[in-house]
Amino acid sequence: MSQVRVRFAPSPTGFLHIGGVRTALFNWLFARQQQGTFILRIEDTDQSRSTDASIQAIIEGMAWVGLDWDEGPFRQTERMDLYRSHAMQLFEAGHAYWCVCKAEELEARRKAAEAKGLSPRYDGRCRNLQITNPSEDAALRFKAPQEGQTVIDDLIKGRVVFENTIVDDVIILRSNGYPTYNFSVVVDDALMGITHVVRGDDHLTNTPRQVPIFKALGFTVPRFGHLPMILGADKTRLSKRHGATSIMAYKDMGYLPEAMVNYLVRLGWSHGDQELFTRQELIDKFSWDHVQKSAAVFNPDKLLWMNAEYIKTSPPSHVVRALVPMLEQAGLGKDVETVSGEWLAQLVVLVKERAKTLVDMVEWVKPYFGQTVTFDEEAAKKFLTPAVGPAFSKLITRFEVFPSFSKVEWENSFKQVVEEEGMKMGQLAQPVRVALTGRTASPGLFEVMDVLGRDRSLFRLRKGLERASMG
RNA sequence: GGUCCCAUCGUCUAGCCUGGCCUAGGACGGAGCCCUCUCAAGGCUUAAACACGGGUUCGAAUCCCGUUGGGACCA
Repeated sequence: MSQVRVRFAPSPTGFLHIGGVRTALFNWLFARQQQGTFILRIEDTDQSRSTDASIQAIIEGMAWVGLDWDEGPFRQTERMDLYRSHAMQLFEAGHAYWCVCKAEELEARRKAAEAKGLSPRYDGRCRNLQITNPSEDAALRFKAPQEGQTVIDDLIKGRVVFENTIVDDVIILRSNGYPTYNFSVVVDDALMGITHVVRGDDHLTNTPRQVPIFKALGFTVPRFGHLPMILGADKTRLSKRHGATSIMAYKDMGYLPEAMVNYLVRLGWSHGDQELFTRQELIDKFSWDHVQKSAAVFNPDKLLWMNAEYIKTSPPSHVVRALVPMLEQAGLGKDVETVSGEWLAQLVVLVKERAKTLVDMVEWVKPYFGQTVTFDEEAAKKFLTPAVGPAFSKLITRFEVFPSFSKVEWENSFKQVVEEEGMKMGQLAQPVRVALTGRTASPGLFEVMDVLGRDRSLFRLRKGLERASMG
């Protein structure tokens, strides 16, 4: 009967970062599993720091990792009337009062309290003044209950109890008429019918301030779930200092969104010993009681490993789709146009277990475009020497007999030449490798020739021989 | 300062609720070996942790209390 409704509510003050994506992910997973509704809400109340570019970045990031929302994006700045009317509703019902204390006074009193070792809370000075028509710069405060407890049965942390005496009367409407964070979230979550508020655990201690507001407004209080933070290697909150924290930076670094999603979900959630999950498995198996309570350190090495796993196991055509834009960026756009999708897929298969990222893959794949290949000078100098000339020309003669490439036949011929010349495999393989790819490291020679094709392989071998005879 | 949260290998974690199967399992990373035409990939082996102190119990990583350490919020 009670349909699950969850939301992701980022503030648009920069790019969409990894921690945000993970929060969104847990919400999305839960919504999809419960066949509920996932809502995107932009918390742009802080206008000085919010930008449209950031909103675009959020949308772009969500799209990249494949998190689609069912409602929204809503913007708080479009909902100001709602906050004001609900604030006034509280005032009229006696749940809120005008406070005329000046910011400087509050600051001074806070400092004084701190000096005396007391907690720096609002002293309730205006609480019973019954101000009805306030001056211009009055703020509206919520009259928080001063007795009893607020108990939160958190989805992740379990039962958390707060004494109401510790929460002071928070401002809900600033003197400039803008709602405060603690108030606007409540109004939005209530009005949007959010059933489960799942957010970072930096909001845990805000919850006892928010729960009484739900109640005073006459709304049912949602369930809460507070996700632990993501830390950098030095165990401090993840920030620019730790390298890339923008989700889109990982796209640029050649990560597959599926790998990113898998890694991020596993960071804090587990299902026994399983590491790799399809998206459907994630949806089916996700559960709050296997979400870790403690903060987790972001481990780029493991993410890299996971990305390599996805590169190896994803359908080649899928990898091609992600790879092509990167090839274009690398200036290979023209070359990509002249080849078929099938051939690109073959190319991906050729290098997929060597590339940990798509950026790696671009490098691995470069030698296979174009008729000729650029030699790595050091490699050519070392392996394309006059000494290999005889074996080289013999090999070419043998290959030329074949009308097309055949792995078995070519490999047999190759071994024959090696034997006849009294060489070791490696003595011929490395020069051939350099001739074909320009480098000393490559996939297996005959896989390389397969991708290159008969004619291009022969062409490059002749070029290699030329170079070898030059010495 | 007050309130709240957290605590298993370097890291992510399983186990904890419902004590014994835990001489603590898996994964990343590390080390070693194997495979091998190079580089990878793969296979095998290996080092590495229950923060500390009390209690409860025949028995505690698991339950209780405390300490310490980290973190969040009040800003």
